[in-house]
Amino acid sequence: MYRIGELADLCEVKADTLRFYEKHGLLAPSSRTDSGYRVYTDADAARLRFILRAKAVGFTLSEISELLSIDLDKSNWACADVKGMVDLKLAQVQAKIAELLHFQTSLQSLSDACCGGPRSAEHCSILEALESSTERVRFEHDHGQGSHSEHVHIAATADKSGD
Amino acid sequence: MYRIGELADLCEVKADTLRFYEKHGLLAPSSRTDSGYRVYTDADAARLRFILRAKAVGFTLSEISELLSIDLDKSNWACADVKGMVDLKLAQVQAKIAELLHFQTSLQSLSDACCGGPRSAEHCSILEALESSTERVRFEHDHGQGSHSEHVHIAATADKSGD
DNA sequence: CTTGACCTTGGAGTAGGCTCCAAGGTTTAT
DNA sequence: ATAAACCTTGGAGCCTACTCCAAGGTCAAG
Repeated sequence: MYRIGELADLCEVKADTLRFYEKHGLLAPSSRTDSGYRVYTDADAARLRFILRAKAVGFTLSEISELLSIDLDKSNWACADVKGMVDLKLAQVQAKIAELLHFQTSLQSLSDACCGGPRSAEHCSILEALESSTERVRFEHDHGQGSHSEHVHIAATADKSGD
Repeated sequence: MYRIGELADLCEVKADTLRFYEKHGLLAPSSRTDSGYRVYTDADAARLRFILRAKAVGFTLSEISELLSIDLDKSNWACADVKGMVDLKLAQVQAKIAELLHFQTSLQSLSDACCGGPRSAEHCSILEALESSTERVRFEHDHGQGSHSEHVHIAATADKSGD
């Protein structure tokens, strides 16, 4: 039996977070003391750990809600249902990774194209690229032999494929 | 000269978005008609494109705000400043990618461990992993070689370093 | 002169996940 | 007995980037 602060410490979350989870139907204490203090059991603690593990693999709280209710009613669900949720989340995560890799590539190009020196940014190739990515990036400090085609292209397409 | 809807169409955003940018100091129309309609010039359109390109590499609107003010006052900034912003963003993006790769790995393990069949989820290895993949998973990264097929470890990275 | 497409404003709502606050009640240690 | 440390509640605030709404004004075509 734990009071809210004890369970919070145990699982390294804040008491506020447990109240928040309760408000959102994820985790309610099994009982209360006469004075109204929340009392959590080991089963409650196990449920909290379920929540935290699901968070640790990327599920949102509402998805975790769903997982919890499946978990409490396993016999009415198939493995396929559960795996479906995991695979869907996996696809979402991969889509997000792809987007960020795109960012990474563009940012790396910008960074590489910039001298990074202490001189005025008046000819900064990063700013020039942002001003008009189709325009050539000029290098005032260009000593580059064979430094060909220093264009930084920014794929400026807001490609928000369906959510 | 464009009215708000024209500029919006031109740049594939919504008129609401342009009003939102205005409210937040990113892009104001150069003038208004007598009746109060916003009138955007080509320079305004260029500024909008700057914003969209910066968004396309992952900058937030407040960072874009900063970039825009640097862009208008280039001589008082150094390349190093601009590059610093890019490199910081790059680091943030990479940190996020790392987190998502963790998610991906865990989700893939979960998915692989599950039969995905139509039978009851009563022995679903995904649910079992979430219920108790851990009496020892806490903040432990996957440095094992023993990737046994039946036990799925969830690397619980509550690893919110440096925000 | 009416219709319809466009524009104006302020403000509310969405998602996601907390985090903090005030004003008070309870428990525990000294 | 009293102070410290805990607990209660409801509700506000934060962050990001929009998105939508209502009630009304403007403009071009027929």
